Amino acid sequence: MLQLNYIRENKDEVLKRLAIKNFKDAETIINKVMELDNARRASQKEGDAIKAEANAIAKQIGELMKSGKKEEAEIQKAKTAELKQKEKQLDESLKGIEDEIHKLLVQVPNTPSTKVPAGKTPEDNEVVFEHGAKPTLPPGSVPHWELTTKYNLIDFELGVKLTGAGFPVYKGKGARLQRALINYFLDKATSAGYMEIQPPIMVNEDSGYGTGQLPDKEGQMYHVQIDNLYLIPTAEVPITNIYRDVILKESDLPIKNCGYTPCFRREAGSYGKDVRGLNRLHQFDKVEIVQIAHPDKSYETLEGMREFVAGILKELELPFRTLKLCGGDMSFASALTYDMEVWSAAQQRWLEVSSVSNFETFQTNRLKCRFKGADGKTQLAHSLNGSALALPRIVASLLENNQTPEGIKLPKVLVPYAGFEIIN
RNA sequence: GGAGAAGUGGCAGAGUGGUCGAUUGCGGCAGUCUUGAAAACUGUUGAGGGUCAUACCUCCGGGGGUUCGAAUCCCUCCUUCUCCGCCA
Repeated sequence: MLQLNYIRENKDEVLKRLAIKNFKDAETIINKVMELDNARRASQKEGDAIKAEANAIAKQIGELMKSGKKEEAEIQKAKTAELKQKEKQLDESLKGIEDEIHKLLVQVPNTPSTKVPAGKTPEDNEVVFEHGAKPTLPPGSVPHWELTTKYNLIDFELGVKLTGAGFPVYKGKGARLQRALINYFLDKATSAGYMEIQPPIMVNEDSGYGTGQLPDKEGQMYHVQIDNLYLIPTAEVPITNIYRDVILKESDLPIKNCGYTPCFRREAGSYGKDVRGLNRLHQFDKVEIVQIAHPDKSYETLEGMREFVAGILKELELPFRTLKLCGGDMSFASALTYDMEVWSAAQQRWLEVSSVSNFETFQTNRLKCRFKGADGKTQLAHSLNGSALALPRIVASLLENNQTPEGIKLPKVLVPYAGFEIIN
């Protein structure tokens, strides 16, 4: 959520930036917000004045009662009836205005950073880095959903029986590979200074709200209605919410956390080849990295996170590229996002395996995650996160890219974790 | 799940209807002293709104109510603790 004061003071700049995100109703909404904000402040002033008067009278009554002047106290009491009524009215109208502002404000996406390229569709994303050669597969090579069956690694049909589509069952070396990847990713992150967190995988409404899944994206999460809890779509939600309503010390920054969790996504409305095999699932595993950074350092931090993820992909010997997302393809909350895509050799397409973003103060404003600076003032910190990494598409490309007539060869770095070199 | 008790500032802990945004201690910060540190002493130290700046307003687990006035009384929800039950 954008900061009201920031919008008020930088309205033109905000509108200009929102245009890069192709946010259509920006001007209408922002103007309305500013109008309401003026009303809010006027209403607040008026209400405060009445409350001040009522407080003063109450104080007088107290003094009169103490000195035994009951009759005078009664006279004063009579005066408060009208004030009380007005006070109630103004409180209600103020609350109404604030709710309305809030309702509008949550519809406004984050302003993109100045580094974000203009553009509307994924084709307008900027390739900033590319690494590794696309392998030429031996004849007879097949996509991962055939390999998983051939080597009995993942049973999609069994998942349907147990739960439904998009809930695969990993078996044997397939299961072991999951465990290997999770441990490998966590080891990489912890040795890069991220503290490992094992959070709950269900969160309450406040947390869903804090990271922006609620109120608008409610339908994308599984909701346990009897207890009003949500299954997390990513570890970002519980981990970032650790810092909700927290005032940090400047010396605490940057905070670096990582965590492995299963992730649950309803993904209503997707179809076709995009969802085949491991390409898109309702439940999948992911290691997430989260940082809370000083506003002056957050873009440095973002680059560091991008490098970190790239380092993992290099070790996994997967061809990948890094995209800087254009305004139109960025997520609602992000100020700058890099997507990392690995080459899926059998599908002949790029698969997104990581998304690394700086949210600046967009999340922390909602979260009220602040720090006390050297000047003693509290200000909002910046929040960032990235996948490091999501497993399914990594598995898909590992299987596809490394298939040989003898079997699927694991990259060296995974062998100690998996306990085997080849799947055959 | 049943019965009881409790939730106050970073922490501990007073406050049970009036000038309390809150005594005090610890911690933090600044200063004095010291070559430096520690100790001791002095001062300072919650958040949000509002204002050019003051003033002023709101917040004592969340929400609602009673009252001229609520940290204090009532209702409700949440959380924690104790006992019982169940249990990986």
